[in-house]
Amino acid sequence: MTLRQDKRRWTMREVQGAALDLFEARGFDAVSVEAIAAAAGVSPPTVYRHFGSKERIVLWDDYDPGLFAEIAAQTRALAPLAAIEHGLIASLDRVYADDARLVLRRARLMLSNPALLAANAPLMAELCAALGALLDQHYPRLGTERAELLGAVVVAALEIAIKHWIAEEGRRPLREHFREAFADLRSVVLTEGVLT
Amino acid sequence: MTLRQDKRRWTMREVQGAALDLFEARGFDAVSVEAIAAAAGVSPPTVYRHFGSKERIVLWDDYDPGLFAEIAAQTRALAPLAAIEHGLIASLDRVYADDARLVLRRARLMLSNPALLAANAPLMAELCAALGALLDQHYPRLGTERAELLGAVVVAALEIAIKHWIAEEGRRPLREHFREAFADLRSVVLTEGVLT
DNA sequence: CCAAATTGCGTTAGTCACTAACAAATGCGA
DNA sequence: TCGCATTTGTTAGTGACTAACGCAATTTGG
Repeated sequence: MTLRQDKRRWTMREVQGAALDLFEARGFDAVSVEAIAAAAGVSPPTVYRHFGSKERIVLWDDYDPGLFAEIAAQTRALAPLAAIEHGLIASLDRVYADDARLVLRRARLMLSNPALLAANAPLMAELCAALGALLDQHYPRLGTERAELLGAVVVAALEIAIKHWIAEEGRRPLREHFREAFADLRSVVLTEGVLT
Repeated sequence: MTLRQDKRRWTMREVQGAALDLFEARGFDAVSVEAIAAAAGVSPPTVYRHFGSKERIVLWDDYDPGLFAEIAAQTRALAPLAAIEHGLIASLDRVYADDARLVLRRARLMLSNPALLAANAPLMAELCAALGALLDQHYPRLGTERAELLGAVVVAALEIAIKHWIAEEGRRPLREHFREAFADLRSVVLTEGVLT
């Protein structure tokens, strides 16, 4: 809203863009924050003030608010698993329409580097907790612990979907991989008695 | 087996012990690797040669071989979810009998520090992959993708169990928390149609 | 039991991620 | 337009981590 916040967002996108270019060209470990700052026309401490760490330059985005709104909108009409599945897919579609290429680049980098994978863990843990809290709030009959577990399972499915999406270079949209992961999840638990 | 390997293990336990003492006293971030090395009577590069990073001094253990053997032993008689559940619980029991206190200290530290939580992610990803491969091998009818997903779900349940275990200071054994997480997982998927 | 090849350790020196402190500049409210 | 708050760049410093090298210990083959 204010000019300051707009500038901040603009600078962050600028730095992220410059960093992605450099990382893809030379590799994450071979690019110093100093080089990124120089390429983006800012000073190193400014990069840290915005992102906190080198890894978070890649991992940063602002999709979460839309995601939570989308899921909350589905909770009135659907059961927990279905609500979270449909809400997440709707959110994925919007992100896909806007920034598909950007998300692909970031995800590919993340899966190719252990340091980035590691730095992503606290963010995923946060997402798990937020999803769990949202479910607990909208489905009181579910119970806090089951809500927490459901959040974790959904995030695990999302991570696997992203992995498969990257593995085939994003040829099919991410939502399809996620839908498959969810179908697999249901069938695996439901057919448990049938096998062996 | 050889004297060298024995010495290596002994030194690693020594360094880990000294490090845990220091971390619990002053906090993970306030203890330098130099101080740990001095307390354990080795040089800093030796610490890195053994553990690779400061975080892995806390995260290192050698429980995985036992875990995989235990799960593989269950796959002939049980369905996938049940086999992995019982195998993991059996393995948990053995670890519990030997090193309950040590595991508790390490887990408490890990959950209290973002850097440790982050460094744990690649290890969990590796565990997911190994579990998935094991399931894929023993249950060909399951399919590679469902095996992979199952591994991820189990690890997510394990992480939640550890979290609850630490939250109540290890009063009830870890296996009980894990059993509850698994029961919740089944009930959440099975009762999906009933709620709202 | 002893040389020779292998392997691991300590010392040194260096790179780079990250932070604190301060001074200058820029957007904000009156 | 004028003080006020926030942001930025500069500087200096800490500490995680690695490469290189000489030395000591272990293993292997005789």
